Amino acid sequence: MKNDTKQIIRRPTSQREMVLNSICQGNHPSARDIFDAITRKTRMSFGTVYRNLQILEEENEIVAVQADPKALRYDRRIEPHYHLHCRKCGKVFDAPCQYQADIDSIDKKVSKSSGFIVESHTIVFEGLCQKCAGGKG
Amino acid sequence: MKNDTKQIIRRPTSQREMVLNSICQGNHPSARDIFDAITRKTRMSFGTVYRNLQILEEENEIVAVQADPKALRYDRRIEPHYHLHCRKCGKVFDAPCQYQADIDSIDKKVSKSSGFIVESHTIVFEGLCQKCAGGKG
DNA sequence: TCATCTATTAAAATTATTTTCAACAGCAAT
DNA sequence: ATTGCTGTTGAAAATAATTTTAATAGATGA
Repeated sequence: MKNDTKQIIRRPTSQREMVLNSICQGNHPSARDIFDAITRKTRMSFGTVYRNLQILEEENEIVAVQADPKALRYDRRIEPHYHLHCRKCGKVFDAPCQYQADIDSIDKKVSKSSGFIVESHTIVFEGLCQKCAGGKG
Repeated sequence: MKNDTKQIIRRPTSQREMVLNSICQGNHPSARDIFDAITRKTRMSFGTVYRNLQILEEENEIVAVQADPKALRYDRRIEPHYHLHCRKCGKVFDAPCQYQADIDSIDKKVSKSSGFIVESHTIVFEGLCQKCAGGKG
């Protein structure tokens, strides 16, 4: 078959930059969080937010994090790391990663014993963040 | 404050049983999968499917699995175990669990170094299932 | 049977996300 | 500055998952 891969040349836009900045500033924001933060300052449509999130993900500038059942969250840290999700306030945090090595080897073990080709994995720790644990939990 | 916890006495219903059966038979089905499977045989409304999924979860008969960004999946296996998500066909599989012990200890480590109270964790391995890897990936 | 609950249904309402499309903006070559 | 090309935006519509609501059906017990 023919190579109909039409190379799209992407233009940098101020909107995309705003989305990226918003992710840097926020704490694992959802698309709506990003939209809200930006439209507090200026005008932008939802479609633009989502479209630029996809583009930034494709370009490996950000990653989508599935740690909140309500909505995808976005993270500027693209190197592998894990997340903490507070069941009370719903916030998402980065997990410390000293133990990364403990887990990395597992991909291979799983591949071997399952026949599934493991390319990556995600871990979400559920519980209570420091603030929420402060009360009576 | 007053204890206004009104104990609701739940009645077993044929609809709930059908939902549970459907989960047993399916492969980590979504609410829609369950709805489709059931309504192929008989009549049931979406609300009933979702409501009974919540109830079954409360009663620890099933767990919701967040392994597919599109929709929650449901699993009859309630003991801790991990999942494989195929990025091509989207199916979700149980991971073999011989290495469970490797990981369990991590909850404590994370708690200690993050101040977050870890109650549980989920792991999703991303990649290609055996069938999808068969082709050219 | 009557009164009281709980469950179901169908439909509407919400919420998240994606897609559509006409108008517009950036840029290279006139 | 103007033209033509092409990617981007904004607004709105379209999808999709999930929740809620009002009316009704079923079960249970006095």
